[in-house]
Amino acid sequence: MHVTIKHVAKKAGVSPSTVSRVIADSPKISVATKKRVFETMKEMNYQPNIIARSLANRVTYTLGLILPSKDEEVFENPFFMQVMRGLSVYAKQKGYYIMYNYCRSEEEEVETIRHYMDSKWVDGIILTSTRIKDKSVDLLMKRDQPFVVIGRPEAQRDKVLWVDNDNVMAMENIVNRLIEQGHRKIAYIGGEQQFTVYRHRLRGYRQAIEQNGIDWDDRLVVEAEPTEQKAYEAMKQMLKIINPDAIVGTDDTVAYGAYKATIEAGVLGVAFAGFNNTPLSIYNNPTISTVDINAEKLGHYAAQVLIDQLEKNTTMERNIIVEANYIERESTLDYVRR
Amino acid sequence: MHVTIKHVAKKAGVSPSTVSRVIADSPKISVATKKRVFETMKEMNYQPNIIARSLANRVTYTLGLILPSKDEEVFENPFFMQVMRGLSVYAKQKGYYIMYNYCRSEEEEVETIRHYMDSKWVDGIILTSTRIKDKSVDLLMKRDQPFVVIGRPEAQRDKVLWVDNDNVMAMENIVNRLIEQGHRKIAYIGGEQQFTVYRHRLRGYRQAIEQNGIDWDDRLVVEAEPTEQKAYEAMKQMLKIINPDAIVGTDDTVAYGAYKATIEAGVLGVAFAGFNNTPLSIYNNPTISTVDINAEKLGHYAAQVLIDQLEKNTTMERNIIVEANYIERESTLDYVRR
DNA sequence: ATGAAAGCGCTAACAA
DNA sequence: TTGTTAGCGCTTTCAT
Repeated sequence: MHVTIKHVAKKAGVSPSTVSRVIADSPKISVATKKRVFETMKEMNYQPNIIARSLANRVTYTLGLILPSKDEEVFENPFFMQVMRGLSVYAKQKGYYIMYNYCRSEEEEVETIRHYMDSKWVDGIILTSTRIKDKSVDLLMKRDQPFVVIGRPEAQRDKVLWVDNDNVMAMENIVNRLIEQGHRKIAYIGGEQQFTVYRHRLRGYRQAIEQNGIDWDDRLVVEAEPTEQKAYEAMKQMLKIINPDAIVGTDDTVAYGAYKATIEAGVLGVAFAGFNNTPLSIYNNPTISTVDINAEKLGHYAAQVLIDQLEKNTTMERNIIVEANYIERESTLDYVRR
Repeated sequence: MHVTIKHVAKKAGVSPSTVSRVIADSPKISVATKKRVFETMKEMNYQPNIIARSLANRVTYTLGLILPSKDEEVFENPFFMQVMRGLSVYAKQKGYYIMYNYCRSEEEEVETIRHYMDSKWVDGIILTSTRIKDKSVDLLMKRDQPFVVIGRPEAQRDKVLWVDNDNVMAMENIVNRLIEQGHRKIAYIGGEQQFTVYRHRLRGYRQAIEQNGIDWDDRLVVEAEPTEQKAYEAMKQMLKIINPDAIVGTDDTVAYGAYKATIEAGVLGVAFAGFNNTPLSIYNNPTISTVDINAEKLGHYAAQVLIDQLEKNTTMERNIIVEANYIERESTLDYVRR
């Protein structure tokens, strides 16, 4: 039979509530009994039943992680894996568990969240991507559910917990650097602006262009689904009307896809840079300049911010900006243009 | 206040137990009351509290997923992500949840498993890799905990639930094909044999070599940590004593690492093939021939086999072999050797 | 076919 | 400092 708090109590010659207090390390228990109870717990190899504790506490020590289910994004990009590890390591250290769910659409996302909340399964929820007008965020806000966003919600930003890079600045830095290197016709290939992350990166691009007094050229800007294939096609179109001398993409695969189109078109020496420091960027020939967004840290801090809130640790910050590092490799250095 | 079974009962004019029976779809409830209760449930937007149900049932509808925490493996290789999605999709459909945990070592793995069992958090456990002498497997067996292995335990194979590829045959096929293509000095670069998967792949290599009447040559076989770097170093060593005309690696990065060493050494025209159909294999130049092990299916079936056992659905099989497909690309076709 | 009541294992308010 | 007792929300005998 499974050993419960009652068995321990009986054997230690105390009441169940005393045992419970010992577990909670209540300060009102004498050191003597504490010691005795602990010993019997060891002897009997007692482990608290988390489910029972959760029911009594109305707390589960479990966080729900919402993952998007786009093949390319999730599989080719280590981003999510890194985030998951960051979350896991911190959560474990704090005694929390993480459940994950893939959601194919915004509807499924909302449904999953609703289910988590109604069934009282999780104490808090982690969102790994966010749109400008995000139904999940709205729902969570309305129901007053603790949650954290990896990325940055556009609306009610001050009321929401979030952890993000400074994507505006990250992109601005790349473009500034490219300009410094002599480029003037820099193509931007990015995801759709409904996603905050892409909106920010485009903003960074725009700011760099403007700050450097370069004329804005719509023909150099493409917003599409951020996959290699789409980027490739987009660049093919672009080349019919204008030849860029550099490319920035919101992911390594995107940058590379676009670059491939320039090669095929015989437009040589185009510099290109991406985001996410994917394996592609290391293994590709030329190696790809890219921004490491420190996904594992994003996960780590997301867990931290959320757990702090759950435990009413109000001293902690509600938002964290994780640094992003631009890694220059061959694709923007001389190698590629000789 | 949160709506419970009691509220529904009162509003529907029945007892809590009746509501409970309606939820469980008990056959001894009249159709009329069933309908009425269902309606009130909708009206009140009632959702069962999973924790309470779990406590009463002594069942959590949750599976624990154990992940290794080696950087290279977990991040550069979409294997785990794909497995996770396969698991998630099937589990969700069956009403199960999945918790995941990264474990840095076999000890941490054992500790995590023990914790899951003792605290009664999960109904079943999923292992994503397995050694020849696996402490986790031993523990789970001893405690009679339901679990499934992705991969194949060496010991007590008939008593354990597992889902795996036929790694012997997969490797045998590659090597046979390379031999058919005229290669005779085929280097094998693989992980250590303490992991079942690598033991099997080496066996497949050996069988193909022997079947084709090729003399066994120890100098062509390397077992090391399966990373690009180690493979690169290993090949550098090998080239001092023998030049292979083809390379098989137990992962794309491994095959590529070894190949890189041949290029640097000026040994040209070496064919190479890997495993896992990673992004690297598609983006690399040349593209890499590789085995797609259908990781998402592995996950899917693992969940299925485990849940079947949990629900005592004894009609289902206890082990499943998922097909592995060899994808020939440039690295073993003429392109690379011209 | 339905209800009353006990219990899953733990916590916490109230007493002592 | 410790014990008693009444829940947490749901399931499940045992009656009726």
